[in-house]
Amino acid sequence: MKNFKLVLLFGSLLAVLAVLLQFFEYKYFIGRLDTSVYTSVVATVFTVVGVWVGMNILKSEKEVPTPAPIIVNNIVAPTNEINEENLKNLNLNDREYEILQLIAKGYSNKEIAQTLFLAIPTIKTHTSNLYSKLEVRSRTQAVHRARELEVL
Amino acid sequence: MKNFKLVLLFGSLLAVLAVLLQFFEYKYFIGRLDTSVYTSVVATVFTVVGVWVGMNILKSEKEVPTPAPIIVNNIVAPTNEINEENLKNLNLNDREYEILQLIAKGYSNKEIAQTLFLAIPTIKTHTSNLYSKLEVRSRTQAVHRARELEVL
DNA sequence: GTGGAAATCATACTTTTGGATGAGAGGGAA
DNA sequence: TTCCCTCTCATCCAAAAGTATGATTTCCAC
Repeated sequence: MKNFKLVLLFGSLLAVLAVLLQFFEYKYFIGRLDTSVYTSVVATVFTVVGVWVGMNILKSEKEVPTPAPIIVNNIVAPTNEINEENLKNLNLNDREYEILQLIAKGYSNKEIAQTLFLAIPTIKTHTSNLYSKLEVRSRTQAVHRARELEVL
Repeated sequence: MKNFKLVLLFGSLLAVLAVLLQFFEYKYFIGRLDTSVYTSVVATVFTVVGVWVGMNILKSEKEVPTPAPIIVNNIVAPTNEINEENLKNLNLNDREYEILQLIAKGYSNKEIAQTLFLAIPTIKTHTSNLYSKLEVRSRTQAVHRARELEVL
């Protein structure tokens, strides 16, 4: 249940907002604020929240789209196509593969942790396991090996 | 999209709760229903809009660095070609480029030093300068950047 | 020959990685 | 329910990487 926290986070946030909503409404009826101002505030706040939620939804589960191989005149272009068989044989779990991709993009452990909403020790555990499976001892080696195996 | 449903479910639940809350309040403040419902609708709509916007922001962000495949005579050229112009603009000297290649192969500083018959501090100096020119701060970032620029 | 640029190496320091090990929480199967 | 597996997080330690600064050598141009 890796998303449990995420969902909980969203939920808490929404709950807080609901309370805020009530509060603002209260102020509205006491202080007689301008309706348009009130509406604007609500709309803005919820838009911002929505943007944040939307980005996090996508970020948390963007599975890597396997690019379709480009074939022209029966010639398959080497478009960094993923070798599914090698990838399968590596037996990487979702987290490991996810982290591998971030490593390949030059992310530090700290950045990976922030991106995936995980603690740094967790990242280290995953990277260690990843290195075992790839039979390497460092992130640059991991990237190199992954490219050799055409899984990136 | 397995989490999407979850989040959606949770969101819906909260929305329902919010509505119930509004209704409950209505019992005690007749005439307030109009604004309450209105507010809920506004909040919901703008949250949805926000989510949509957020997801689209990320989606558009993702499709940046896809280099256009080179097509000559209807044959897609292998994209592993080195972009000589970029390489030239980087202004790397021989050592730096040499070291960049070794880094990309997963070599440690020690291994690079042994390979090139240099001292480790020398390697560090070169890598530092290399990072400056590539505008990065680590070897994995350097490799990533170099691939972006097609100089590897 | 002198100035200056480039390459080499050093020293000292901080940050990041990697390795080893254990523990706790949650989900799924018997 | 209980057991097991996966994912998560923690701590401690060692190694590697990165930063900053300066010294030296070489070599080329003036």
